[in-house]
Amino acid sequence: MNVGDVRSLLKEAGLRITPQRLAVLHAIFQTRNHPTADQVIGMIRTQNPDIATGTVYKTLETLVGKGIIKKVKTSNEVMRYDVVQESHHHLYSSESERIEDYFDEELDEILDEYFRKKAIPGFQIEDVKLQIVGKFIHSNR
Amino acid sequence: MNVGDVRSLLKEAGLRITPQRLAVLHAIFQTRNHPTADQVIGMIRTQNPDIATGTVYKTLETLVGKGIIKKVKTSNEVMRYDVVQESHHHLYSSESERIEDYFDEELDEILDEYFRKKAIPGFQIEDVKLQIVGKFIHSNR
DNA sequence: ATTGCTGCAAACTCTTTGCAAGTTC
DNA sequence: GAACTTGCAAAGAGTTTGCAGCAAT
Repeated sequence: MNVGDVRSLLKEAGLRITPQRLAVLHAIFQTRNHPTADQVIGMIRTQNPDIATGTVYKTLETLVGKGIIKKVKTSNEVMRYDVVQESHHHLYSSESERIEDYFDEELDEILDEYFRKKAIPGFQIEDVKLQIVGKFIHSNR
Repeated sequence: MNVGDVRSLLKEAGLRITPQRLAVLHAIFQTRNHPTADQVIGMIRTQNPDIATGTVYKTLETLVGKGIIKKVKTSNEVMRYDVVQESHHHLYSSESERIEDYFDEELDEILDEYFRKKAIPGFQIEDVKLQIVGKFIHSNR
């Protein structure tokens, strides 16, 4: 993600382009590591030592509100942020053969973060998919 | 879970039996609602108004340390606590037909909590299982 | 009697907020 | 110049900690 793309992201979201917002976006796109707010602040301050923590929190919240980034957090942790990404799971009917795709980026982030931290001994994860079993409530007749 | 069981739990964990610990355990076993520390404190105070918040936090931490309860937390939320419970998922080899069971209570709690908060429109969840695809690292020869 | 546990209050971490001053459009 | 954004510092929520006194073994 280059500078132009980042500017477009802001423009398309109807947000003003400020050095602080560019810095926050760059920091998040630069890492594939689900940074915490503190890590984002740390990264930005290597270039721009005067950014205020409150500004970063406000910016992150603004970006989450526009759907540009997502919040993720698991047990015992502080908030983490990352760009949205695709993937899908499956809904299985317990009453019929019906199967539907299920997209849920927030869930994907949680799973990704979870397994990033907690490896399975003797196993190297390549992909995680959910089978969600239950009833389709309407139009199942 | 009755009083005797709760006392045994503490005894087996090598913990002293105190009214505060009994109260915390009863509160958690009483609810199937993944209570927050604050909710636990509230429940206990209906019977025992003088328990200190610090004591409840310490007790919860002690019980987590002994594996009697688990911490769960998702995006944007405070800690929640619940008793441990069983369930299992599957590890699929991407190289062979090997399949193994995978038990992970912490993960189950996260999923449970997640779908408790975020319903899937038009779908009533009965069960959630993970298919984790990857490579078994050793003894696959 | 010894060791562990509780109550209390202070401290800590992470995050949010209010508002004047500064920036972007 | 109008509207939005930042910096700052204070406050807020949730949680942890230190320690003297108390309770369980």
